[in-house]
This record gives sequence, C-alpha cells and structure tokens, in this order.
Amino acid sequence: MFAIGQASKQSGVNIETIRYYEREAVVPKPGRSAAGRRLYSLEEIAKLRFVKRCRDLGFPISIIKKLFSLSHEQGRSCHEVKVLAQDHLVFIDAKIDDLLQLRTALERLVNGCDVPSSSCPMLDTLMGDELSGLSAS
Amino acid sequence: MFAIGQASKQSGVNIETIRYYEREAVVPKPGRSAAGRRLYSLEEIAKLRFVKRCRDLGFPISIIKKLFSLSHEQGRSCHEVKVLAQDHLVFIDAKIDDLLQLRTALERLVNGCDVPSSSCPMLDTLMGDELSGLSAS
DNA sequence: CTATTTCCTGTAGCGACTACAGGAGCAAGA
DNA sequence: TCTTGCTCCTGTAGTCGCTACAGGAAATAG
Repeated sequence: MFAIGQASKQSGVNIETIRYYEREAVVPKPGRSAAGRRLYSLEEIAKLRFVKRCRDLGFPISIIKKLFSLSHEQGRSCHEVKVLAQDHLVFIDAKIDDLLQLRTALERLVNGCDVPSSSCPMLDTLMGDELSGLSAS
Repeated sequence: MFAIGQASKQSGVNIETIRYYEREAVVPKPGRSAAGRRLYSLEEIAKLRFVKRCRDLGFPISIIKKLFSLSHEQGRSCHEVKVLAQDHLVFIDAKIDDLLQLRTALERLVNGCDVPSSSCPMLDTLMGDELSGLSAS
C-alpha cells in the first residue's frame, strides 16, 4: 500500500487532483492508515493512471465516469466505449477546425500590421463597423 | 443612447456578459437613465463589439484590456499590438499541435476496437501498465 | 389599466482543477 | 530527546469566462 505522494508519482496525477477526484467520486475512496492517511493499492493507482490518460486525451470527467462503469460490465460494453470515443473524436475535430479558422483570421490581422500607417491597422479592423474577413466562433 | 438589450443585439455580446465585462472593468461603466438603467452610446457599443471579436479570436480578457489601453496611446502602440497578437498566434499553434497529436492517439485507439476480442482493447490499453503510443499532454 | 417585457442587483454554479491556511504525523539526525 | 523538515490532513477560496437564477422595479404594448 502506498501513501498519496507515491500514488501521485506512480500515476502522474497531482496530489490535490487525486483528492479532488475522490471528492467527485471519479475514483473510489481509498483505505486509511491508523492515523487517517490515505493508502492506495496498485489497482487504485492503475485507476488513477486510467483517469490521467483519459484526461490527456481530452475526455471530460463525466465521460470518464461512464468509461469506468462500462469497464465493470460484461458483454457489449466495448461497442459503447467505441461510440463514446468516436463522439469525442468528432468533438476534437470540430475544435481543431475552429482553431484553424481562428488562426487564419489572426494571421491575416497580424500581416496587416506590416503596412506602414499612421494608426494601427489591426486595432482599426477590430474596432471598425464592418467585419473584414473576421468570422465569429 | 441604447438600453442594454439593444447594445447586446448590436454588439453580439450577451446581456449578462456585458454586465460581467463592466464588473471586471473590461469596458467602462456606461451612463444611467433617471431610473438607473444602463445607457450605451454607439462608441460604447463599438467597444463591446471589439471585445467580442477579440474573444472570438481567442484572446483572454487580460490581453484585451492591454489592447484597449494600447489603443488609447499614440506612437509605438501598433508594434506592441503586433507582439501581443503574434504571441497569441504562437499559443494557438501550440494548441492546434496538441489537439492533432491527441487526435492521432485517440484514432489509433478507436481503430484498435475493430479487432474482435474477448475484452475491450481500448479499455485494456488505457488501463494497462505500459503506455502503447499514448503521449501525455 | 393591466400584462408583458425589459431591466436591476446580488449571488451561486459550471469544469477541472490549484492554492492556500492551519494543523498533525512521521522519520532521521544531532 | 528534541528538533527539523517533509508529508499528509481538512476545508475553503481562487482561477477563467461566463451563465443562470431569485426577487424585485420600471417601461411599454394592447
């Protein structure tokens, strides 16, 4: 059994974040030592690592909870896991598209700055009434 | 002069968000009617639109405040605006790179699901001890 | 004159943490 | 043994950029 600091190092999850996950019931409450300190088994540390990997993949906590409950089921859980992951992939693609559009607009604005002008073309564009190629999010 | 609802429609900024911007001193406090209702001039509405466009470009509030103060200056403010925008561009590029890497990892995981298996290969990978191609954020 | 809409203030919630404050336990060295 | 320093505990508040109430007052439309 490991103290929270060890669990943190082995899972890559910050100590404060581990306690947060416990409060939010993302991971089960661990056992305690006589003095009331949290004690983690290897299995519990593996769960923390699982949460970390899912978070690194951008899954929200709510989905991670679903993944956990699916992992306890038998049968067709694999298909449902795939559906959740594919939904998330769509979400990520939309985010990437947004950022690329935003990047284009911002770059155009920055390039406008090279024109020597009395005022600032970039601020002028952002302040002006007509939107010149700026698409909202 | 326009009431907050009109200002909202003309700027594209939500009413609650306008009041939030006022509390946070992103935009100056507008005048008030005899009954205490906010009254916006066209210039103030233009400022709201400016904030909206910057937010759509992903600029954080702190940077928008700087852009406002630069826009009141004379002289070399344009160069500083460009620097802020370029920094932001770098930040956005990093975000896009992150998302693309994440997308790759997630897609690989989803594709692994096509293999017929007794358990769920995706959950197995996420639960397992060794990371197979999963790079953390 | 009423009914609806708009507006007001103030506060709390979201997601996913992070950062304290103020204290207690524990291990190792002088 | 005492002290130093590290880890751990709980509880709360802060972060960012809003959004959503609750409970009221004022303006407007029919």
